[in-house]
Amino acid sequence: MTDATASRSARERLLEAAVDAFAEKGFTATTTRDIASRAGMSPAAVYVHHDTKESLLFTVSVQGHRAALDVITRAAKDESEPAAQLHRMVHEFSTWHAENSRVGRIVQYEFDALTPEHRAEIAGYRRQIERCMQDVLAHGVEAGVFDVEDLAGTARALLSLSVDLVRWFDPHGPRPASEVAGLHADLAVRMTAPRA
Amino acid sequence: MTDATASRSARERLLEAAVDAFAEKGFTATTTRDIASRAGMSPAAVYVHHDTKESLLFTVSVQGHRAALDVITRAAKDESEPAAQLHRMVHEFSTWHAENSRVGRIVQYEFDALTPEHRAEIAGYRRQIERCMQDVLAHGVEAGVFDVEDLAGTARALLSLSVDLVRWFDPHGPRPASEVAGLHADLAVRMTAPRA
DNA sequence: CACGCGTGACTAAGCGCTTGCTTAGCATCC
DNA sequence: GGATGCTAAGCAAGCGCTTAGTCACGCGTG
Repeated sequence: MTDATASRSARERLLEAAVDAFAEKGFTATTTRDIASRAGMSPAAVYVHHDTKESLLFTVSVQGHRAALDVITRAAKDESEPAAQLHRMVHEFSTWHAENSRVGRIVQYEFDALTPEHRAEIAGYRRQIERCMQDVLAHGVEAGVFDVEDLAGTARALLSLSVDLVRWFDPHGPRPASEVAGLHADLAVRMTAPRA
Repeated sequence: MTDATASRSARERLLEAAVDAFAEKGFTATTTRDIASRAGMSPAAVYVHHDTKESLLFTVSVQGHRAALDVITRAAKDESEPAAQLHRMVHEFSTWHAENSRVGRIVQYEFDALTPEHRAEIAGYRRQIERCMQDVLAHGVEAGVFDVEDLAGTARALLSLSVDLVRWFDPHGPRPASEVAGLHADLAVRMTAPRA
């Protein structure tokens, strides 16, 4: 069991160590020696499995964005009525950001540390997430069940609410993720519901 | 005019250079040599006016939080009717964060780079901002013009919307700060208005 | 079965450079 | 003649990453 193939792969262990370190001290303040020692390896071992420190960040960023995109896309598919759809999307998206606030903080705050090529790729994921939210709002307006003047702006605000959780949400705090997610989902519905 | 007392004081010039550098590359990725050269001085000159690199960050952070607290406090005082009060507070608070997104990003994202003592002091400013928002919501509920179940949670969400502007708002983008601020203020009112 | 050999995971040591900050000294002004 | 504001030079420490080499293992061959 102490053997390398039976336990978690070294590459994966290094990724988890990188997430720990990046979340705790930020990308630039994290040393490759720190990552290595968290993974129980020598500094040089990092470079056996990953090209550079930045590529470690990029891998974390891709995985994080794919997971978030997956969560919001599935939520949209699982409902048909616009208000229920929106409620579920915001609920799930907020839950993900609350429960993965460490990864979330890395991908949001260390975006500028990526190379231009990697930044462009990540920007693509972000556009997909935004489009997903805009589409649901548009359908709701078409169906006459949403009252939204500024589609793009409101979509951004709704996502903003969820994403900003990575800044302040504390998994060990008194408020469970489900409670915050529920509040956000309710607020989202109120923000888009027809007015008197 | 090239003389030091006639132009902006060296201490102030260093602070502005620090804001530029921190906003552009983050606190840890910024070197004291970078700050010095942006201010047109030698590396050692930084330490004539500021004790450490961290104290430069702390000064920026205090000034930023004081300005934001001032903006939201004044907005609350300038109106008496709760809905108008809330609208104005969110409008001004969003405007400030959009127009000062560089400073805002520094104070929000580099919070952990402060010493524990400085962190505690900054946390005090944040509590004051939060209390200001909570008080207005509470008064509105008391007066029967707001329908808000989760006071603390809703206050946090409202502030979240504004603060998250520092993450994505681009002063050179197509959307003016006033437009986003107006949208946020409208959404805030809808989030708290009595339901059918 | 024994043996040699290639392969992949890993380490000890270290290279060249940069970091935050200090020191010693100099010009200017009151 | 003592502050004040600044610079040139540099120190100790730490940085990302490389190099050279060790070790355990799988496998084809005699």
